[in-house]
Amino acid sequence: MCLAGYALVMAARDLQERIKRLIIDRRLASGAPLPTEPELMEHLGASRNSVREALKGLQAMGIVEIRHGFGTYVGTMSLAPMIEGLAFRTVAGHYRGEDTLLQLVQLREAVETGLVSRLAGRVPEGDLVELDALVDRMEEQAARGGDGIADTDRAFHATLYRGLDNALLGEVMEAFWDAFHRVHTDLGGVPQDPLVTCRQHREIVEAVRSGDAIRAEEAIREHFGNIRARVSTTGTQDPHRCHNERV
Amino acid sequence: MCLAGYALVMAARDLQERIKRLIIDRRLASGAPLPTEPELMEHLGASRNSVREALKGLQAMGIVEIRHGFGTYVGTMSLAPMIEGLAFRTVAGHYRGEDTLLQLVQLREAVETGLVSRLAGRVPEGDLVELDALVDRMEEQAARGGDGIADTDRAFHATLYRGLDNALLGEVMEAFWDAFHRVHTDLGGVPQDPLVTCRQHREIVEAVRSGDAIRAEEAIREHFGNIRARVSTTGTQDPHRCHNERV
DNA sequence: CTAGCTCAGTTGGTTAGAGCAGCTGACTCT
DNA sequence: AGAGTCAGCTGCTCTAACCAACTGAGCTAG
Repeated sequence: MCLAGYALVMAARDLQERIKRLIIDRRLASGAPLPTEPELMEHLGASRNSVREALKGLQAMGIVEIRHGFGTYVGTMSLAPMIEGLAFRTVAGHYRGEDTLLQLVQLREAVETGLVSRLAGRVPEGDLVELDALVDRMEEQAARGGDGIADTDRAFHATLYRGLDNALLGEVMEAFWDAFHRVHTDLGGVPQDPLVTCRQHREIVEAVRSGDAIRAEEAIREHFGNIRARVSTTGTQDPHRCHNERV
Repeated sequence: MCLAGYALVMAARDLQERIKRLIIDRRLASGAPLPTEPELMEHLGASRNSVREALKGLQAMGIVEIRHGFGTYVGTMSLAPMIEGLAFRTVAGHYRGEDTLLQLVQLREAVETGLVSRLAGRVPEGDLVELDALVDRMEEQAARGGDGIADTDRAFHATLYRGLDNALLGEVMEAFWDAFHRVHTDLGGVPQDPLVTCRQHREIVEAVRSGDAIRAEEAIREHFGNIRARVSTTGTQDPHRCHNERV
């Protein structure tokens, strides 16, 4: 076996590349089925094992999606793997005494302040209404017991940047939010006061609605100042306390 | 085998998590050696094959680094995998007729304009001198034949944002640059006029040096306007032309 | 004595074949 | 006609063997 003529040496590293090329060349869109493992074995001239290892790598990058007993498909290519990597990197660094969580917040702050100033006065009315509704909902959730606050928070930031009409940008924003949220909860961080968050979200909406770029930027900055303060009070805790879910 | 007591069912998905936890719990820093494959087999109660597939996934996320005949080590956790994923996603989308490359440029533009305004007047003199030198070097390279221009360009953007003293932020900036550059060259994009780039880089340095945030933002925007124009003229070419390197 | 080589032992890379597990669809029995 | 069953895909896991890259101890030649 493995007599593909030119690939007698080196295999795994290139297998991934060849599978990627296969996707490109065949113009396969997300969700399209990939050849089965036996087919890939023959097509690539490699053993089952090598093919599977290559697929595992591609799966980790979100390029491929594997469903047991069903088949292998072109992945959604979402930024989920990036979130995973970013979150792990942050957690690992945190336990080694680095201020990685703060850096992550600063990253979000830098990007969002940069975007919101361009957004001021250019958010469609529909989105503004939706943002209002999201703040309302968070106030309700705060009054009840706090369930679902995180989702509402996430939705707020996602909706805010929808007007940029750049899918990639929106996804990157969401990815950063997800990474931060996962790390913050895994590390048992101090939850924020929902009412403060609501007030700051409200101010962001008003600032954007008014079209005042400076005010909008200031609103975002204050919001993140609040988040930053919480992060700074998060001490290094014992890693075994973070067993709530994954790393 | 596989009689770890509780893990008779389900294996692979958790193997990665367990290896990650091992890194966290042992406070392993980048470059620290991981247990060898046989050791991991015993520790995790899984076969060599499963262990290797898990490691392949972690390697794809940059969490682990595997060196043939040497050992397995904690990875640098750089954003290289993100670049990989982003680049592939952009290329794949491009060939399916989507404007993914333009989106990528817009992403860079949005982030950099947001950052540069905060940077104005706060870049250390040493960095400014270095930036001047980088523009000088690019002018030389342009006069000679163009070799190494891309590296100088990359170094310019990297140096510019070094003053933010946030390693993560710098890496994200570089990652976006890398992804764009790889896609642009793979797609056989129109190379920019180096002299225009030099002039625009010069203007960015001067704007930042003067401390004028508005001017700095304008300079960045003009620079990216130039890049955007080039990208828009990049037609969809045949995928077989992009064999210069990887996908 | 040192420079260089060789060789055994380590580590990861690859292959092979067998059996397990999840899903689908057609076939059969009621 | 409907529900259960079974054969057939699919990917998942294990075992066992051998290949390839690297290290370091020991030997040999200069």
